[in-house]
Amino acid sequence: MNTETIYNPYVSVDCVVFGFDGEKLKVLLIERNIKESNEWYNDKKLPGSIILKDEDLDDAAIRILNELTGLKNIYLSQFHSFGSPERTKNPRDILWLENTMKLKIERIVTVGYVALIKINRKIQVLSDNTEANWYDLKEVKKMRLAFDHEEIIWKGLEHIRYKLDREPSLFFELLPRKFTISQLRTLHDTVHQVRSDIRNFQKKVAQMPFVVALDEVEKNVPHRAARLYKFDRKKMW
Amino acid sequence: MNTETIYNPYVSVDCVVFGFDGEKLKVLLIERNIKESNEWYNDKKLPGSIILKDEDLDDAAIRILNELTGLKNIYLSQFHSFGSPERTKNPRDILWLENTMKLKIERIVTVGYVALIKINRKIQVLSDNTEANWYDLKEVKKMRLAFDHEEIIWKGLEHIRYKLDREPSLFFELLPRKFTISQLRTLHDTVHQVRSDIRNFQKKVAQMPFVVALDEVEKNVPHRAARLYKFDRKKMW
DNA sequence: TTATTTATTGTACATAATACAATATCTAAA
DNA sequence: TTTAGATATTGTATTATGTACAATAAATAA
Repeated sequence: MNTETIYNPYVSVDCVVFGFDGEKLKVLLIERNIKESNEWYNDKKLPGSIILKDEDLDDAAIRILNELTGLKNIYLSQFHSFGSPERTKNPRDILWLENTMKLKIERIVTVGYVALIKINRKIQVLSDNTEANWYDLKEVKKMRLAFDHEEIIWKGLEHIRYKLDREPSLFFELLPRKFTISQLRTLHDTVHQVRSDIRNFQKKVAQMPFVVALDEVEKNVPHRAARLYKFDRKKMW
Repeated sequence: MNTETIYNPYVSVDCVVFGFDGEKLKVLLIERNIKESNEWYNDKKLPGSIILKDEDLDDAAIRILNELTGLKNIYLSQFHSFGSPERTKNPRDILWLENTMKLKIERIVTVGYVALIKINRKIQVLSDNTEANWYDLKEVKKMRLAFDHEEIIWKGLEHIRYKLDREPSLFFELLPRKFTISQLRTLHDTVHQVRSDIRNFQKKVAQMPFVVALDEVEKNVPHRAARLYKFDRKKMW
């Protein structure tokens, strides 16, 4: 089947996948290799691609993220669309698109999605021979990403700040299954760009019935071990 | 110039324009007349259209809203994109699109925008011989709108609730230039679906330096006239 | 044994949110 | 002119929430 008959090359989705390594927020980027006048050039891009001719946006985001990372069953939500006529005008990006898609490309409007996942989830490329890696948001600032993907990341970050503000239970998507209150606090403070008071934070957590203490503590720490907690969705407000 | 060379028929914008009549929130809809097997059929749609080949999304929303309503300089913000393959499959909608646009139409992904305006602003159609009118949100529930425009309206409503929650100064986009505290309270209560206490509400407003009392009261009311206020953007927090 | 590191916990104070009703001012009708 | 009806205007007491602040406990490493 010809690619032109199944793809809609005017619309794409891009997924901003956030993870938390215990200290910082990270974003999942796909390595991109381009041969430019006989030199190999490496840069990074968001997991994303053009949609199929008869595919809903949400479905496309789920499918494409799965194809590029192997990830399944994750919290994905649309946050903004990007359609600047300039966004698909960089010659390097056009070259890469036409080589990869085997399609003539004009301006592409892309729909941005965010995902929050546990950073230790296994990432495996399925449909492509590319590679995905986690990058600090600080590193991202210094990179030159494909298309307008840097802008998309900042807008996605703004969106998860809003979502995590309204639905604090989403924090647990980013934490390991068993976590300490310190980890939760570091994550909270990172996301909201504050330095909260330890005692007041503990007090607040104590009021959340869905954060339940386990009969277990951290291991292999060179100091007093902290108690571990889990998130119990059934005890949500 | 052929329409195919200037339009991008795969992407559109739709504007959900809200107004407040003193009692209820209203939405601005365009009258649509379709001739179907020799019978004229009338229904309503959102102000919106396909974008130009080389036009940014925000620019398209501003241009199209202006063309269809004459409105200029209004607060417009993107809230969600809609791309269900079913959304452009109703034969009546396809007929109308192809007659209006003189283009073959496949699935269109539309980007939703919201606007908040003073309901007494003059609406005048520029590029088209259609008509725009205000409708109660309750009426909308009973109508059969074009495409998925009803879904877009509800999602837009959800979005302005969020925006008005975070940026209360946006309330003044919906109120007349001179307003009473009662009007502000009715609007607030309508948007947030609550019944606030009059005294506590007055107290809150009194703490807002940008709501300034005028030396003037309502006229032609069959009871004690309320003081008028204005919004002073320079005194914003 | 001591130094070091992080965990854990409570109280006092300030601020914000809420509950609640009597009086004032205007119009319209008697 | 009086009265009824309608909406406007205003304050206080109580409760809930947020904030500031430091001493002790438990573990490891030297």
